[in-house]
Amino acid sequence: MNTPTCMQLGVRKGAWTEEEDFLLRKCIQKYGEGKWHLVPVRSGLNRCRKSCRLRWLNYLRPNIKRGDFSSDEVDLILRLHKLLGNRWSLIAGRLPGRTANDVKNCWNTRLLRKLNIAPQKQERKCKTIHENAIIKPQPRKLSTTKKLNFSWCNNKSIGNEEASTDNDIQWWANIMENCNEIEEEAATKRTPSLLQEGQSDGWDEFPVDDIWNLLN
DNA sequence: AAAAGTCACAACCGCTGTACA
DNA sequence: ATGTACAGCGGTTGTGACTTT
Repeated sequence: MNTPTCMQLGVRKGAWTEEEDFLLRKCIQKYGEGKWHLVPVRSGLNRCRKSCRLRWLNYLRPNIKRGDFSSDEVDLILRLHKLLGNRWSLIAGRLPGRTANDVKNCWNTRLLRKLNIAPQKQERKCKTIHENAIIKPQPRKLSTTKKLNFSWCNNKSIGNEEASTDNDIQWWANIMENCNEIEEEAATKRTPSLLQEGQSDGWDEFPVDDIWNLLN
C-alpha cells in the first residue's frame, strides 16, 4: 500500500497554531468525528488527515485530562501493561480522559525509569510477557444472533463520556465471558498432536478470574 | 549567566487491518 | 479473489522547558 505521505503532498507539518486548532475544532463540531480524509478539505487546513486526526484525538477532543497521572492511574497502567503489553490504545481506554499517546509517553519516560528497567532489558522482559501472559484481543466475527455489547464504543462521541462507565464494565465482563467461550472452543478443537504431553500453550496458566479481580 | 544535560510532550512515520468495489 | 483507499496503532523523533553544573 502506498499512502502518500505528508511530505509528498506538500502539506504543513510541525506544531499546530491556534488558528489551525480553531479550524479543526469547528470542522469536527460541524461534521463530527470520522471521515478524516475529508477533514483537510472541509476545514481548509493544509494538513494531512493523519495529522488532523492525531491533533483532535490527542489534544482538542473534549474531556481530555491533562497534567500528572495520579497514583491510581499509574497503578492501573502498570497492571494493564502487564496484561496487555504495549497496547496503548486499549490501556488508554481504561483511563478516562487519557489518550494512548499520553499513556505511551508516560510509560516511556516516567514509568520505565521508575521501574528501573533499561530499554534493552525492558524489550526482553516484554518478549517474555508476550510469550506467556499478555491477552491479545483478536477481532471476532460477530454473528447477527450473538453480538457482543460494544455499545460503549459509540459513546466516545462528544458529550457522552459519562454514560460509558456502566458499558465499560459490561465490555470487560464480555471480554471475560468470551475468554471462557474461546477456551471452551479451543478445548474441544485442541488436537493432542499440536501440543506435546505436559506442554502448555500458555492459556492453561492464565487464570481469567484473576484478571477480573485484578481490575476491580 | 551560560552551557550542557535531561525530561516531557507533541507530532510524524511506517505499518497493519478492514471495508468495499 | 484481488486491489485500493482509508482508519488506526505503536514506535520513534524533534523540540521546548527545565535542571544541573
